[in-house]
Amino acid sequence: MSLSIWLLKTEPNEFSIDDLKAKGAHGEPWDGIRNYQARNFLRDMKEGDLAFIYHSACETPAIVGLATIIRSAYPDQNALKPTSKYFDEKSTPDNIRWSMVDIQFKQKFANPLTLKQIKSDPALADMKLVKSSRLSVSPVSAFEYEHILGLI
DNA sequence: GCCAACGTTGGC
DNA sequence: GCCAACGTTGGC
Repeated sequence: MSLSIWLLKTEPNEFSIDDLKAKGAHGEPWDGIRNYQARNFLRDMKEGDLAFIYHSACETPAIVGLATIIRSAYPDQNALKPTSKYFDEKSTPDNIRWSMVDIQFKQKFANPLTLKQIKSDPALADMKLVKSSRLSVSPVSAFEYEHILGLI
């Protein structure tokens, strides 16, 4: 099975590509996903898969770099912690509804690919990011991956 | 299981 | 800060 490519959205005010880079080889849990479609994509991720990191809700929304999935989906324990902002009252220790993966910094692009550029490129018109900008985890096709790498 | 109300996201 | 899009909730 070949590796898959994904896109992970984050608000740089909360957690940016630079924050991920600072975590180094230890990587970072990609937690707090509380949307079923996004969760299901998380569960499809395999160790070694790659993910574009996208900065949203900021001055220049853009794909800013690449990360590697270093651990496939496991239960998001934050769902059980009442003090966590990711607490989910409907999750129990036997049935945690939400998942997370671990990712590791791979690359920061010298020239981020802005949402404006993405939207103006016919080759990227089918991207989930363009069609439904709210989905925080989405798949990227091999064609889109190669095309984006050719642009940055 | 329908659907209105409500909350959240995120570009602008 | 506005507002469109859309997911979730809950009454019936």
